[in-house]
Amino acid sequence: MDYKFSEIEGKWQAFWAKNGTFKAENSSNKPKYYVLDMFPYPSGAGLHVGHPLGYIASDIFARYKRLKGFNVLHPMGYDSFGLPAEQYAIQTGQHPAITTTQNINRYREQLDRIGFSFDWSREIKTSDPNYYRWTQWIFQQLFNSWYNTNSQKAESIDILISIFQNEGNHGVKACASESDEFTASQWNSFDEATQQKILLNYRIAYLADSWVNWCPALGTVLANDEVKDGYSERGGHPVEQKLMKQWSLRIAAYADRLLQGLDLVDWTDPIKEMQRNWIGKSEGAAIAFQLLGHSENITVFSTRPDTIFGATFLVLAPEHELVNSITTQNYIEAVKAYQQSAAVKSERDRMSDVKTISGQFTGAYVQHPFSNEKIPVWIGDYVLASYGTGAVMAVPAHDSRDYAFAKHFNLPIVEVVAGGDISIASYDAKEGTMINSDFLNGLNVKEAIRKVIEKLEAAGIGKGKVNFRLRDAIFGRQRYWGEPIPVYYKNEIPYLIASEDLPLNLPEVDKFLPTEDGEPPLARAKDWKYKGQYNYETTTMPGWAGSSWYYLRYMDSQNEQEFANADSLKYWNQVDLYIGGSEHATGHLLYARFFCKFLFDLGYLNFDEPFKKLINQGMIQGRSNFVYRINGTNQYVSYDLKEQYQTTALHADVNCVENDQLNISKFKASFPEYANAEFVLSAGKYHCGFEVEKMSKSKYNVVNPDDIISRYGADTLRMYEMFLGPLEQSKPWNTNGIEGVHKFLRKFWKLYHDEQFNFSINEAAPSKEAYKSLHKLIKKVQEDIERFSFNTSVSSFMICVNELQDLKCNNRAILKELVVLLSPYAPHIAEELWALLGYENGTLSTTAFPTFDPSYLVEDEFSYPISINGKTKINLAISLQLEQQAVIDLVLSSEDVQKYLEGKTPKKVIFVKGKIINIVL
RNA sequence: GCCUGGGUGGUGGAACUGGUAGACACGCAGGACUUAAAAUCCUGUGACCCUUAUCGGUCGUGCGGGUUCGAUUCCCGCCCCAGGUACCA
Repeated sequence: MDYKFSEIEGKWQAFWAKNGTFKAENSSNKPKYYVLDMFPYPSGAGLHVGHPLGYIASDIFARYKRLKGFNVLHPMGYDSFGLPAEQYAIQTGQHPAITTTQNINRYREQLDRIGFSFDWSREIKTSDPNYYRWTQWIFQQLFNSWYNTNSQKAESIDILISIFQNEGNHGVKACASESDEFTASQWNSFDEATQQKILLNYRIAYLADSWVNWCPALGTVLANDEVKDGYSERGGHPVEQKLMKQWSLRIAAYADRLLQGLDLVDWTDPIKEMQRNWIGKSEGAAIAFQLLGHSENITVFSTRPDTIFGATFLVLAPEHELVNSITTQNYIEAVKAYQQSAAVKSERDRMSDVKTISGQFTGAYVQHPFSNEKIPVWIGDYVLASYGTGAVMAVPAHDSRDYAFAKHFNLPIVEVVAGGDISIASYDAKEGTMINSDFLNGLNVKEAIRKVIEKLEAAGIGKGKVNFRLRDAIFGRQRYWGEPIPVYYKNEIPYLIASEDLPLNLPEVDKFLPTEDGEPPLARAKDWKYKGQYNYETTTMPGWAGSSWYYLRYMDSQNEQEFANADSLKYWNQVDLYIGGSEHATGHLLYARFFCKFLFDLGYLNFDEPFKKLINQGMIQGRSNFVYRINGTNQYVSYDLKEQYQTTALHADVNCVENDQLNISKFKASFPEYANAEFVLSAGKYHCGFEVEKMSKSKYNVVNPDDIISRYGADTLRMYEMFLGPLEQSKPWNTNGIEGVHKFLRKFWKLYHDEQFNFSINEAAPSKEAYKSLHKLIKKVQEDIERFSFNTSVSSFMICVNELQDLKCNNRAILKELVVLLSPYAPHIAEELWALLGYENGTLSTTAFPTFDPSYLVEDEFSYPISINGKTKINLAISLQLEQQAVIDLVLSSEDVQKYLEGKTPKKVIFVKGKIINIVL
């Protein structure tokens, strides 16, 4: 029979499903191994060719580990809450649960066609109430906990309450919001509401004011993703920054542990580095500057307290809480105007734009704590409210941003660390001798930092402080399609619903839009009240809530009593190998580590790092196309003419575009809001712009794997995706070269067949060459899999098959092992040949991986490249038995080499055995 | 802007620890088989120069420097691209 991949693949996929071949047991004599993929968000566009890249790699690894004798847990599920489904619901009125189910079914079909060895009995969906009741349960634990900085862990809020009852909060060391001090008797005399308000300052899940992208026209908060250049992507309305009370999680309490934990996990350095930088630990001092004419002072955080005598002005974030109260009469209007201009900028814009320097004097002054000089207070949008204290002491001589600000506004620059030339630029290095600095003069930077902190602490106006860039995580979203937060309000105080009332199901609503007064969609739910009388919280959890602990649920996914049974948690323990995109480096991976540490603190887990080893697959990038909307209109201008207008670039679906030319009727049909679009064409055509960026539904550049499977089969797709290049490298999708991989599988098939495609295998002993070829491959494939270099394995398979073909080898002893070697990569063809070879169906998955025998590879000669001055000239085959001097003598006396020597005597001869000989003239 | 990664033939990539740059494929060109096509197989294929051809030479891993007998690999300074930048997932 010819290689009929579609028959073979369907047959074995059905076999695996029917026989539960890959079902993992929660106990076994074999050692355990947990291989996890980052589960997908089931988008409406279906699985795209980028998703399987990591899944194929992890599947190869999982299958390899089974062959190596492990009990492998390899599950899959869906991260099924999220914005796209909600946006689709807003556009069509279709309930997101319906579209999500459709999408999941489609994903499942697509995944099944690729032949993964998932244990589907453990499948989870984060939007399933049976799953999210436990996400809600975890939220309740967060609400019921506080972070004790003495014990460095989360503890029950009941412990805190009893401390308050007995001692007040004087001795409590906690990661908490600001709280006034109170005694035990005061606490006991507080009414319920006061007590609850105080506790909210300590809870790990707490309410706080946070800045959000507010779009007045849409009456809703927008994701950064939905804001383009200060306008909403939907509709093009202006967006501003607004404070809003929202649920937050005190992840910052874990900053130090999240940092330290990185030393204990086997992740790549770049990912660890990104997390370290994200957490951003910095040591310095908090310094209070007394406001002149006010009772308050302004606290700044500085990593360079040594430069305090160079502080010539303070800069506050425009939204700093003191700005309005300290601004003097003359400056009120200017400050207001500046605040408004800052409010329309996103934080990212403010950070990236270093060229435009802007700011405004407030009219207020503070007193320098040591020199007593009058220092002006400015506001400037390069200072962010969310970092440190939202205020900096500006030391223009030794900080480049302060320097630029001072130059621009003509503020004094005082050099306090010798070593630079401040007439040209600031001198930011932490090296040099202090000058112009009173009691710090003559000290070096390090000594000065120590000394100034000592003085500040003695004077009670400052203290040494460790600051983290990591901020608490906002946990509320003004959205419908997310986990309801299991909280109700009584007298405006939040309370948890009883845990026996979980799950708190998402209520039905008439529309998936905010209410007319800008309340989140859940506020539309009719008669939705706890115990029939209390209002529920109407925000929902963010997309990352469910994904922060899903790896635990797989261990015991059907459990209705607990999020997972303790024995299962103990047995499967950490994820041994986690594969996913590096775009999750600081989001998902940090949140999941946070949840893990929290559950560990509460005693539910006996490990506090979720993912032992992490491999980041690169992205299969998409090639996106763009249309250019003229701002404030529904008109779109061709790429080549866009400079003549003020435009916003919007993604056009690549399925509406061919050769970068827009198919206008397809485009109009792609979205209701494009139905009446008008176009400014160039020579009758609409040219789209393009960019290589990640493949995602939101970028409308998705390519599906289905047609590739129909044409070439899943085994070809699997091998081709691996063949594309190193797993961790990003690359744009293209199908050049898929033919070669497919041809390889056909050749592989032919090794087991005669010219007429009859299965034909030879029982005789193989040749030495055939053994050599096989064992070269065994060594290579094993090494490659262990270091996740799957692309090089594919090449090695090709080389081996080419060699065996040349040798006309069809010996069972070789070909049996070859099937096993290939099976993790191309499991369907391998199963079929395994069956043809006469072995029992399904046993391939758990047979033993071939053992490498080095004796087949021993060489007695090596063809040495001979270099003259580092440039390779010729090759000489020389016995590997010979030692350095004998080889050199042989080489120098060789006629071919003599030609290059031109009678000269070499200055030096470099000899590296088995590698190279270099003659230096 | 900041953090992280990447840049090698026409294309995807290989070179694992500083040791023959371009393995393995795709594409292209030529050939075999075929009435023809598909499929399959064979040969060639980094650029430039010399040569009738061989033989041979020079250059070449984003750009500019450096270390080294030897650099795609290490160091310094740039350029470009991608991911993240706290409400996309």
